[in-house]
Amino acid sequence: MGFSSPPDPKQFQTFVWKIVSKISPGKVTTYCQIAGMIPPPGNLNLKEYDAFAARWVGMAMAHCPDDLPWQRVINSQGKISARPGANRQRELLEEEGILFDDKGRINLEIYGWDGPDEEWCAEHSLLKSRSLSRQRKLF
DNA sequence: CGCTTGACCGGAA
DNA sequence: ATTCCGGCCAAGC
Repeated sequence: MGFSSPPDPKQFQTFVWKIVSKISPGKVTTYCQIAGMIPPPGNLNLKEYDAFAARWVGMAMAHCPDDLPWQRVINSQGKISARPGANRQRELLEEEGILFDDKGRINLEIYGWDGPDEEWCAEHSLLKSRSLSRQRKLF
């Protein structure tokens, strides 16, 4: 049961980067949360989309321009994902005043980003927020 | 072309 | 609490 027609990677990447550019200083968001703001392509149902969208966000972040606050994207466990430059990512977040617990986790209740305002979302054809059907319950 | 690897997630064990 | 595993995509080599 694959995807009869995967989303246009370029368009998806553009959505991801646009959202990342709006993340507030001192806050973080997750791959999941970003995926939930992007409307699933019409040929995919929600379940199909949710199963892979977070990974697509990760792939888009691999090519993220340096002038965006890429360090503010972490995984759904509240941790920095294994990736080249992970140490630098933690440094940047600590410089923004974000605290990590002894297991390297960020408390999303405190530092989680609320997303862009609704007006901006509407202008850019994005959803304010949607919990993925596979979203993990945190804390 | 065919393989291999991967900035993920959630459920099962 | 932790580790393991299926998902079966997309990019890179």
